[in-house]
Amino acid sequence: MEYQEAKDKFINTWGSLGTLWGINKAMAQIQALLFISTKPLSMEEIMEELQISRGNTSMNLRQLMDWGIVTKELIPGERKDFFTTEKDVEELARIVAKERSRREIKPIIKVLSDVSSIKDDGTEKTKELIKQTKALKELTDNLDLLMNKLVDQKQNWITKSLLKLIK
Amino acid sequence: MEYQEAKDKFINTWGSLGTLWGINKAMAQIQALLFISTKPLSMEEIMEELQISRGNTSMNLRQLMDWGIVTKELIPGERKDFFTTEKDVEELARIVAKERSRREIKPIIKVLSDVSSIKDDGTEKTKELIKQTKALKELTDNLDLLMNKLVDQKQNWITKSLLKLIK
DNA sequence: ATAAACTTTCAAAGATTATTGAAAGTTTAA
DNA sequence: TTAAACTTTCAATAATCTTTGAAAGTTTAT
Repeated sequence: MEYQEAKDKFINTWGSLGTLWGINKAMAQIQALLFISTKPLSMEEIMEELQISRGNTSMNLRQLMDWGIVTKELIPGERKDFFTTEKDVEELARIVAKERSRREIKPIIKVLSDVSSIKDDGTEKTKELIKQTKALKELTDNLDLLMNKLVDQKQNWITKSLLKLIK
Repeated sequence: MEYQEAKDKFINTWGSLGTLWGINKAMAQIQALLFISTKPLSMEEIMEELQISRGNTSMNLRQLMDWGIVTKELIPGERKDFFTTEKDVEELARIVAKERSRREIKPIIKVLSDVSSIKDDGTEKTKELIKQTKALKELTDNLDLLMNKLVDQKQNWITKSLLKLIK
């Protein structure tokens, strides 16, 4: 496999993976492109490489910046904006984990907490709803806590965590 | 909040959560409904409760069964099929984790492995592609391993894992 | 202050994904 | 074997999500 083929395969796979996880294709592909680029890229270059429109590129770069995954780079003497992504995979994983926790997991915990604390009217179905949503709340709470503990170990968090679990 | 409102809120939230994670709404809602039901439900009852068509219900029940989350229950004397979902949240989480690993993570690792092992032609861009995809492969490999180790601890795996990590 | 260079916005169009419903298929009881 | 009860399939339709591109907005150099 040659460079161009490998690059395309990586960008496309990353794009489909994104789709599978509820992240749109263009957004995932832009991130993939920046991730393997040796230098910051301009909007023009991203559009050209991925064959996507200016509007699409602009919107998705904004989203990536909102996630804290992509940053604007100011290049001296250049008029246009240049973009880079976090290059360290562990740091990238940490950002994604923290953001998903904040945006998606926390709100779910809130709903589960509300639903599981309704008044017990003594009927079987109410008891079941309370019991099951309470169990789900506890599971979600603990998984969220676990995930945050994992990524808070900072350097080499994955290796460290694996070692602790093997014992 | 009364029973009906809490139930609807739970089913709807679960549905939107599913959408956000690339799982279709009906599928997530059927699972949610079964999860808080006190008894196995027939297709008729599911259609009625969620206001969805027969075809939709059938297809999504099939998918849930493929995932190993829902099972057919044969009720003596009844002609139709009845359905239940795994009621234990830890077991449910274990099934989901294992299936996602097998269906989604493993194939990604394969692509990353292929892309990262292309011939190094000495150019900077090739070196970067190899370096970054290799790092990503290692991260993904380790996260997958970590996740599998977590869920393989069987009983009370979350609590156990938390304890190990606190030390 | 002007205009060129560049970015953002957003309504319309396009693409993708989910849903319906009726026909075909299957199972069971008699 | 028949037919009623039930489930699955799938082409058509509907709903949703993504992308485009041109106009509006912003920034910077002169």
